[in-house]
Amino acid sequence: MMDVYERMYRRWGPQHWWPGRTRLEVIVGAILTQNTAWRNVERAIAALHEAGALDLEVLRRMPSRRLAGLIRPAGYYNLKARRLKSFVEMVWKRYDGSLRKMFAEDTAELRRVLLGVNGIGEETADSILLYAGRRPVFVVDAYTRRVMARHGWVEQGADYRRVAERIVAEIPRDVQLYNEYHALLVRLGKEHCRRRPVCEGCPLEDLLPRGGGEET
DNA sequence: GACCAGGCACATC
DNA sequence: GATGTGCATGGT
Repeated sequence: MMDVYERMYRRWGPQHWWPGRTRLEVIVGAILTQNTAWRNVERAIAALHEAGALDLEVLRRMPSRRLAGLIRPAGYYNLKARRLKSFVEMVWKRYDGSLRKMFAEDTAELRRVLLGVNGIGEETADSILLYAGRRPVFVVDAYTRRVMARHGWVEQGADYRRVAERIVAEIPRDVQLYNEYHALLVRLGKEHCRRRPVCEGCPLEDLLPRGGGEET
């Protein structure tokens, strides 16, 4: 899998993912970007920033209705307002309102806790662990799954854990590498591996389907 | 207009 | 355990 990474990196270079100013901003972004274009998330985060709401205490006190209004551009705003609230409440109750305490937690235990928050699933939990917590946890998303399955590197319909394990088994356990690799896979997905693949010019073009790949 | 985007919870079988 | 559905905005 390192050859795949190197091809993408040579083509596109660093993706500078999650330029969040603070850990909280990264976490908020991870929740807001669920099934949503990042451009829209940026607008929502700008609105939160403008309102001085990128703060646990402020978020906790803010009425859901108002929070939903601020994050409106990110879509599913009522749902996501609830999810942000759920996360903040968890930090309040379990970690005394302190992200520093939360991130002092053991990685496996923190993952378990995050998954217990309504609205945080595997990808969001792992994004928080990797991009906000700088833990060596590989993030799998829809693009990653598609790329892996289409090239026959995992079986069709492989679940989250299986895809993640397949990748980390073959690359160095390194936070910066995990960060960049995930971002590059998303870039690859956007440009070449949509439902209708655009294989021309793909950096992986010459190691394409040797059978077992998805029918197109 | 259709289709898509850095998912997730919940209902139903 | 697999599959279907609601959630919503903004870009192409």
